[in-house]
Amino acid sequence: MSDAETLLADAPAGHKDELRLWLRLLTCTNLIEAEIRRRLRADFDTTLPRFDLLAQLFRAPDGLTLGEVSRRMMVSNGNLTGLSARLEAEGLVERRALATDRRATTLRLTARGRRAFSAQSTAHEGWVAELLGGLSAPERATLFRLLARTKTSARAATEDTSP
Amino acid sequence: MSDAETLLADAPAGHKDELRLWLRLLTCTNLIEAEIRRRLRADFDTTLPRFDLLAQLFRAPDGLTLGEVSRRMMVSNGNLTGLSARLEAEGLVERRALATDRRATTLRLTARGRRAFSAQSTAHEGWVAELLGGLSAPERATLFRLLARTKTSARAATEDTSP
DNA sequence: AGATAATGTTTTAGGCTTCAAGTATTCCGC
DNA sequence: GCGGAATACTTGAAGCCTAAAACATTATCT
Repeated sequence: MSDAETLLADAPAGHKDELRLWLRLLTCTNLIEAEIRRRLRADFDTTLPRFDLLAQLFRAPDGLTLGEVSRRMMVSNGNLTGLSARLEAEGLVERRALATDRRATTLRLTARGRRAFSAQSTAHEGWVAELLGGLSAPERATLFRLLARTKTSARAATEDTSP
Repeated sequence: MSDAETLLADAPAGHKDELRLWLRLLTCTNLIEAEIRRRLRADFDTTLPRFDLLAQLFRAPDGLTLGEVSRRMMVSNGNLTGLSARLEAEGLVERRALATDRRATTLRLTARGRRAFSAQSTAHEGWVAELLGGLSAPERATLFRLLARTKTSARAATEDTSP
């Protein structure tokens, strides 16, 4: 969340180019994400993690186990324990023991949870369209493609040692 | 930090394009940021917020007030109270009362803080170059330019009501 | 000078996040 | 079917983060 360009003056070797690109990528994402968080709080009194969890469950009418959600959201198990407990307390999510495996718990949206997410999701999509509205369709297409290349590059560098 | 593509199936209206772009932007950034956090912890036993604060102070030999750092890092005041306290406890940062304004505190790197940041900064720059190494120089240039457009677009949508 | 406003920081309450350790249950090899 | 390994989740400690209230100091207005 740091201000971009800050590290540039200190860059020692010859990779300023990549550093500048990374800082701008970070700035863009943080800018948009902060605004989305702000609006989620202002308009729906909720948070991005809550919204993300509802999104996962919305697509799984039969529910998901905590572990499954944890993998899909790429967050730790312990994190989901608290998050789902809060959402259950708010009446948006229901926890039920899994009959076939008594270790596991399934999470499922309540009717109220479905209604809440539908409203939030519609607004969210509009916000994103608004925030990216300054780009033309061709610009968006090029950016999308280059980000795919970026993703591939980062994954390759990340999984170098662990296939 | 949620898995991308998840929200797409639920997208109600006609802005799937922008949503897809946003989710990919988010995925890319999170992927790279997570790897940087992982390496900061593994190689230097530190965190990104600590690193960011050191970076700010490295460029300001005369020190900065908490408020100044807070603005540059785009982070709340209260946050910096704790962060700077931890770094002071580790001996990397020094707090000193400001003579001309007894409300304010200036933060400054210690010699040890400067050494620590230098090492971290060099490594950090290498990591970023490695993670973005899959892109050619022209690709990086185009991406950089499109992200500038994205930043402008997002800022325009953010500051609509508050000039 | 005295009241009031503005500024700089800390505190408080709460949420998000991870890692590591602990508990419960299931699976697997024998 | 029994014992050990693997799996699913929870708990606990610690850090990061915010918003709002409290506190201290400085600036301003009259």
